[in-house]
Amino acid sequence: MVRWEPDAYGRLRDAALSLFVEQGFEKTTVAQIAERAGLNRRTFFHHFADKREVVFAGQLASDDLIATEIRAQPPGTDPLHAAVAGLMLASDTLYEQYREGAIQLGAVIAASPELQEREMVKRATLADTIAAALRDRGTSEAGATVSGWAAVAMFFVARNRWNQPGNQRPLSDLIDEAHKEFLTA
Amino acid sequence: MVRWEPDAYGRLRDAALSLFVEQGFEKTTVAQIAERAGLNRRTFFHHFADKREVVFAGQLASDDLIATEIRAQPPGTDPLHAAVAGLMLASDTLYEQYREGAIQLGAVIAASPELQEREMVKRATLADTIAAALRDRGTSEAGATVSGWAAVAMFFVARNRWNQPGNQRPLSDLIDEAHKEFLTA
DNA sequence: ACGGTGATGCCACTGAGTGCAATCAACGAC
DNA sequence: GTCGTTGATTGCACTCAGTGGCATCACCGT
Repeated sequence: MVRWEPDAYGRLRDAALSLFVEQGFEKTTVAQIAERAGLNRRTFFHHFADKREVVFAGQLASDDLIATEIRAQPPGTDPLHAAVAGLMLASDTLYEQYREGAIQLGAVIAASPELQEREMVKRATLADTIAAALRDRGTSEAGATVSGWAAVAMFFVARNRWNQPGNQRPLSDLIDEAHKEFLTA
Repeated sequence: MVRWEPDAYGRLRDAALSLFVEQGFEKTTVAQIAERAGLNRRTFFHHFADKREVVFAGQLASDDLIATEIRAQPPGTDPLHAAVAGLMLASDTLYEQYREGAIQLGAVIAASPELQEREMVKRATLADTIAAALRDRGTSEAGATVSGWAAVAMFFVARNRWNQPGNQRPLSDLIDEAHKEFLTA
């Protein structure tokens, strides 16, 4: 006999996300999340550093893949192109199948200043990760940082368009489009 | 006879900043801030939306000046150059005299994840403001957004260098340098 | 059998942020 | 000059996030 139902982490995440979709982030308390997951309030904080983190669970893994793709770009490619190419490759692998969920999550985040704040931190982390990968390819400090942020900006411009109702185009297309729009701006 | 000592806002801001420098942000409570300012805890929240906001008091005004400078750039200038030029002009006016304070504040922010989180929101606001100014000059949606973020990245790369102990160069020089580093990267 | 490990649970506590009503100087209307 | 209004401040009570410490107890290796 098992002492506990398995996958407390997953149950907490699912409970949290469904409550956030139903009631919004701010109106949901950690106590409610724990109750729906059949767990103690304290247990929530054993698995997630805070109430906001559950929304972004599992983002760090994709950052790693993006960095790997960037490092694998042919030497001599200029930094911005390398970063964009890495984002495009990773986005095909990671995002394409999640559009439904991404739209729902996007709506939850858009409705909560607190979550937008945390999202900015995640963007900064991604920008730093990209910048580190670019520096490994020999890009200067400032060049890498600025390219990292520019690439992140393109990525999120593209992700917004990808999330629009009715969009059929793959995310990587839209990243490429944002890149071209920037270069010719 | 005055009912209250004047400038509650300023007293709260000064009390807060001095306590943050002395003890760090997390170890300072709003009650302590109010006490040092000779005011009630509740009054703090009438002047600042939350404990973090006091650190960034008065940033919005500089955002406006930056946007104005960008809109005043000669038509035909490409967006990134216009944004950088606007930042350089505004930084001469706004930042040059505050280096001491900026260094202290920078240390407070660097020591607190909560404040870094809020700082990212402020950067996002600045990026949006710049992007809006660029759109007014006819730049495309994506081009303006990406240029806005790239300009903000340059600005903060430059501000970091400007904050380094021993730096003598004006902020606008360092912005220009970051810009050139990006273009030749 | 047994001691260690780690996930879970319980309790009490601090501190941020909020809603609401009360106070009372200053000020303008008349 | 009186009076009603305004607005900054106060006090209180409340919810809820997040933390620290300790107890519990299946499971696992020895």
